[in-house]
This record gives sequence, structure tokens and C-alpha cells, in this order.
Amino acid sequence: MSRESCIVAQFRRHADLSDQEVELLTALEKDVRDFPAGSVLSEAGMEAGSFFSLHSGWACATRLLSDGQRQVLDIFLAGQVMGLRDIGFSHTQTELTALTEVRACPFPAKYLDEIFERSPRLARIFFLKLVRENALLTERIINIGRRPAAQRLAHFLLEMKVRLHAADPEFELPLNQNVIADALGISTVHVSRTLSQLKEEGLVRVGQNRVTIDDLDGLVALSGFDPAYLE
Amino acid sequence: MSRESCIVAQFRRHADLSDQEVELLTALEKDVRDFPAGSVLSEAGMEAGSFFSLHSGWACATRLLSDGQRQVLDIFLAGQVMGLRDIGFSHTQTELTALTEVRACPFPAKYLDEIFERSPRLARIFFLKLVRENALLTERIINIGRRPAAQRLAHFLLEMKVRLHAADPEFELPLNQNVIADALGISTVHVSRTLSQLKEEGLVRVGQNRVTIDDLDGLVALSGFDPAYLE
DNA sequence: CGCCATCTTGAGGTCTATCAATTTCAGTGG
DNA sequence: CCACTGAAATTGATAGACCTCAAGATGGCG
Repeated sequence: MSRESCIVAQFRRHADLSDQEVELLTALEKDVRDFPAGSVLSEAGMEAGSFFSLHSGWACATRLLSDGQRQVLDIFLAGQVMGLRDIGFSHTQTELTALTEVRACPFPAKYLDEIFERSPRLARIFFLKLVRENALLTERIINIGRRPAAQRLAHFLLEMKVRLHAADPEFELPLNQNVIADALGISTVHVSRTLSQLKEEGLVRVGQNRVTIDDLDGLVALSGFDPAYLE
Repeated sequence: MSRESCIVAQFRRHADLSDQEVELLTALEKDVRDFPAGSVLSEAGMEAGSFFSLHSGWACATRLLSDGQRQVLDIFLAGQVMGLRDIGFSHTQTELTALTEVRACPFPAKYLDEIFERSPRLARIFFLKLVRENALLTERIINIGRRPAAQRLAHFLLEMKVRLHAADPEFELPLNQNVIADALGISTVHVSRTLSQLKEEGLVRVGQNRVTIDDLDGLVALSGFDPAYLE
């Protein structure tokens, strides 16, 4: 209990919080659990009604299509709330999967109602978080809809760098090419080919869960990346 | 003033509203204005801080890319609030355009704060609206990322039918092929070709702002459409 | 009737998917 | 320490989807 929770830290970035508000948020992390890499935190099609706050590790939200294809919808980092997307639906639409070892805390949806009742300010921050998720989805639509594979990948890697607040040109990215492919709507084979191409052009190297950006300006120019949507 | 506003009607679908809440919402429609088809309600890059409630007509949110390409992010119908996506950003990211003649009412962002302060229940409904928008974006990602053009178009048309609550197999769709192309991430030419193909297969006819669905089951089967995300 | 935007059609080329065969690599057990 | 194993990544060849360019048809509207 000595260390402040991830969620509280995240929310403090938006506004100062009263003691009561901190308490409300801390309740979201009473029941922290560990999940091994690859495990499913929440399946699609279940009765909706619970979220997870992500303490540490990487996770993602995916949708399975009837023909076996998969689309990765979100990639979650520590401090994010997972499952907001399914509020208001009777059944969950998406699956939450741990990409690495994960510490996460499930909490019931009605907690959120309580928060809305008791703190307009927290409600507003939750709203902003959803807006931010919205912005990420929007940018992904543009990426998938209007950019060829090389630009898509470049854009994706830059987004990750910014979201991780990675100052170094080298950072961890525990995603295999399968996950990247399903996030960007291209095939795994083509991810491999396109990454090789970016490497040959001296822009970026990706391998064994690490990214090394060799030419940041080049990547930005190629992808048309503008971090405004992540502000 | 005799006719109830679109926004209030939309919100009533989520919960009963007190007189005070109705009043708060009605304030969002004090300043109704008319816009001709094709006009820009709000440009990208402006200082953020205002929304629109859409009274009647069709509008869309778009993003322009540096190379001149365009992505349609949202298509708005009467009763929707436009611009939620840009809350919390210093400058707007998207452009709002009228697709038909439009009646809309701009209102300042701080109204929303006031609503959050004074009615947790309305705050919750706004939250749900954003969740719903989120679900639409998600579905669009899947559509664009993982389905070929024919399925994409079929899915898009079915989504429109459901969103319009169209009971008839025939309904208005005032979108030209350019808008559809930019919404689905394919070229205008290919939209034309694919629509012809769907017509030849006896599934659906699209022309002069009207859609006629000849084989609903066939379209559903082709696209894998599941209306759960629109519930 | 003529004009303009929208839509259609054709031909050729590019990008990406798919299938299949290797190679690499981290982890495991001998 | 090394061989074995299975997952992940690479590579080649081929096919198909979609794009672009360009010309022509259609249809609403003054």
C-alpha cells in the first residue's frame, strides 16, 4: 500500500485529486491478480459488467472473425483501464489477452456508476480517457485505411515510442509479428518483409522484442506521423 | 418550442429525464443554424472547444492527409452530438462537413462540464454515447482491416440500415461513392465496380441516393454482419 | 440544350496475400 | 555443453485484389 497505484498516478496527470477521489480510485485495485503471458483475461461473448485496471505488463483487446481472422483493437500499457469499450452492452464483444506477464485488477462495472455519482471530476477524467481511446482508434483507421504497409508500420512504431514515453531510440516492444500484423491489418509474412525493407533503408530495426530507431526524422517523414492525437 | 428536441429524444432512449435534465439538454439547442449541403461546419486545426448537436440532415467527420487523401471517420445522423472526439485536445483534429442540408446547433465545450457537474445521469449517458461511437469505430477498423471490398460494402450498407432503423428494404442514403470510398478505405472506382458486382449477384442496388436491399440474408452472410455493436 | 458532377468501364501495373520451404532462436533435457 | 524442439521469422514464387490513369456514359439542373 505504500506505493501509489498506477491508476491514481495516471489520473493525477489530468487533475489534482482529493483524498476521497484517491480512495475511490484505489478501490479499483483491491484485487490485484497475476496472469501469465498468453492467458485470456476476459473472453468475448461473456456477460458484460467488469473491467480491469492494468498494473504492469502488456495486454491487448482483440476480436475474432467468423473465418478465423483476428483484429487487434487496442494495445494496453500499465495504468490503462481495459474494457471501457464494452460498457453499455449486454455482452462483451472483445477478448482481453495478456501479451506478457500481467498484473491486473478486475472490478465490477457498478463501481464506475458510483464514481460518476460521487465525483464529477473523476467522471470527466474517465470521459477524457475514452476520448483518448477514441483518438487512438481514429488514428488506426487512418493508418489502416489510407496508408501502405511500410507507412503503417512506421506510424505504429512511432505511436508506441510516444505512448511509452521512450526517450531512447531503443525500447522494449514485446509484440510478435503476428500481433503487429493483426493490429495493422496485414499478413505476418508481409510484416516481416516490410520490416526488412525499413531496416535496409536504415530507418529502424525490430527484433527479439526490441525496437531500435536509427533515423527518427526519416520515419516521421515516411509515415506522416503527428503526435497531436496522443497529447 | 412545442416539438421536443432531437437530443432530448435521443437521451430519453437511455433513461428517464428530470425536468432539470431536459432543460440542461435543451440549452444545447438554443442556437440552431442551417448549413447548405457541402459546407464545412468546423475546420481541422481550429482551437477546440465547441460541439454541434445535429438536428436534421447528414454530416460527417473527416481527416485530411498530407498527400491529399481523405478518411471519413464518422457519419452522423440526426440526434447525434458531433465533435465529442476532440474534447481534451487543444486543437480540433477533424473537419465536420454537411453531406446534405443540415440543421445543427453549435455549443461551447464548457456546457458539457456544467452538465457533468449538475447531472451524473446525463454524464453517464454522454459517456455511453462515446462508448457507442467507440464501438462504431471498432467495427470500422475490423471492416477496413480484415474484409475485402465486397464484404466491406455489404457491411457498411447493413450498418446504415440498422442505424437508420430502416424497416423497408429500400431507404435513403445521401452519400456519393466518393464519401463511401473514403469511409471504407478503397478507391472510388473500386466502389463502383464492387457495387455493380453486388447488384449482379442480386444482393443490393445502390443508386441516386437510394439503397434497395434485394437479399438481406445474402448480404448478412456475405459480410458477417452482427448488429450487436449497435444495440 | 448544354453543363457539371457523378458514375461506369477498360487496361495495365502495384501492392499484398497465400502457400510452402527454410532458417533463426530461445528454451529444454540429456 | 550440445543436440533437440517448437515457435517465430525469413524467403521465394505465384495469384489475386485493388489502384491509377484515362476515356466515355449518365443524370440532375439551370
